[in-house]
Amino acid sequence: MKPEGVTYRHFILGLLAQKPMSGYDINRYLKGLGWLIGMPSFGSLYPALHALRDDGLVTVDIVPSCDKPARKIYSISDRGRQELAAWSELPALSGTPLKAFVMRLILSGSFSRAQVLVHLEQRRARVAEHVALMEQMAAQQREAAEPGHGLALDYGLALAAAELDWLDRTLARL
Amino acid sequence: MKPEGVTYRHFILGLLAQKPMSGYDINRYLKGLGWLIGMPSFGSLYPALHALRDDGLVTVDIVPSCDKPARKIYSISDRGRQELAAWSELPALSGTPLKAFVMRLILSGSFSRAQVLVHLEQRRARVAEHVALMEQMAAQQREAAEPGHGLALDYGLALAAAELDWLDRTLARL
DNA sequence: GTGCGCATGTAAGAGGTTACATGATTAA
DNA sequence: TTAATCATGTAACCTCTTACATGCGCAC
Repeated sequence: MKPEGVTYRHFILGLLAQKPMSGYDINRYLKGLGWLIGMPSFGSLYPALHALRDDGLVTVDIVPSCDKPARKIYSISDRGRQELAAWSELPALSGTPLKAFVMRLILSGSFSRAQVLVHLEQRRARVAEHVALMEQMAAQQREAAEPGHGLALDYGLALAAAELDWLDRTLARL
Repeated sequence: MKPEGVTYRHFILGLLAQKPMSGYDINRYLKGLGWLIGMPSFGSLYPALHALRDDGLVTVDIVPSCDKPARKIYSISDRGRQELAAWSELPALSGTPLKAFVMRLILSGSFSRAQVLVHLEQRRARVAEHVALMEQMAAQQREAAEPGHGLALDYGLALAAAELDWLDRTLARL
C-alpha cells in the first residue's frame, strides 16, 4: 500500500465503522471537530461515499421519506473492515501531520488499544522532534529580529507543550 | 477582492516583504514552522514565485555562481506591497482557519501593530466559539459512548485552552 | 562511490473547494 | 417572505503534491 496523502477516503470509512450514517449525518457528526484541521465539504464527502460503495467497502441502505429526499445510510462491509485495519497500521507520514493525527484520534474507537497507544506515542515523538527543532531555531536567531518568525515560534512552542502534556496524561490514563 | 482559499501566493509575498530571498531560502526559513500546518514544497513554491514575478509583485535579482546554478533573489515591489496591505485587511475565513492564522502570525512583522491585534482578537473569538461548541457537544453525548469522538474533543479542548492562554498573554504583552 | 546539501525547475495527477441545481418544511 | 434545516448530488476550477530532470561539491 502506498503512503497516500491526507485523503478523506479512509477517514470516512472509519467513521462508518463506528456506526452506519448518511453523508449528512457525517457532516453533522464532524461539526466542532473541524476547527483544528478543517472538515470535508459535501463536494468531497458525497463523491468519496460513492467511491467507497463502488469499491465494495461500504453498503447502502436507502431509507425513503415521503417529503424529503431519500436518506442513504452507508454501512461498512467486511472488505471495508479489512481495508481499514490495513490502513490503521500505516504510519501517518503525510504533509500535514496534525490532520492525519486528529483523524486517527477520532477513529480510535475502531482501533485496538495497542494500536491507539502506538499512534499516540508516534505523535509524541514527532512533536518532541519539532520542539527540539523550534528551540534550536529560537536560540540561533535570538537577535535576528524577525518579529513574526519569533512570534510564530513562540506560538508553536506553546501549543506543542500543551500537546505533549495532553499526550502524556492520555497515555498514562490507558 | 475575493475571499480566496488558503494559497501560498500572499504568504510568500509577505515573506519577501520581510527580506529578499530565493525559493530555496524560503524553504529553509520555513523549516520548523511546518509541524502545525505543513509548508509548501518546491513544486508549488517555484511556480508561485514565477506567478508573482509575472504579475509584477516581485522583482528578481539573478546572482550567478561559478559552480552552482544561479540563485534568484526575489524582492517585493511597490505594487506587491499594496497587494499585501490589501490582503492583510481581509478576514481569514478559509476552510482551515489554523493555517490562515499561522501564516498571518509569521507575517506579522510586515503588518501594523493594530492589524496584528485585530488578527489575534479575531482568532481569540473564533477559538472561543469553537470551545463553546465543543463543550456543548461533550455535554450532550456524555454517555453516547463514541470513544474516539470523546478523545478528539478532549484533545481539541486542551489545545484550545492552551491557545486562548497564549493569545491572552500575547495580547497583554503588546 | 554513495548520499546529502545546494539550487532550480517542469508535468501529471490527485484531491479538494466553490458554486450550482433541486425541493419540502418550519421559524422569524 | 426570507432564511435556515433537511438531503443529495454534479461539474468546473484551482492548487498542491509527487516524481522527475539536472548538476556540482563535500563528507563518510
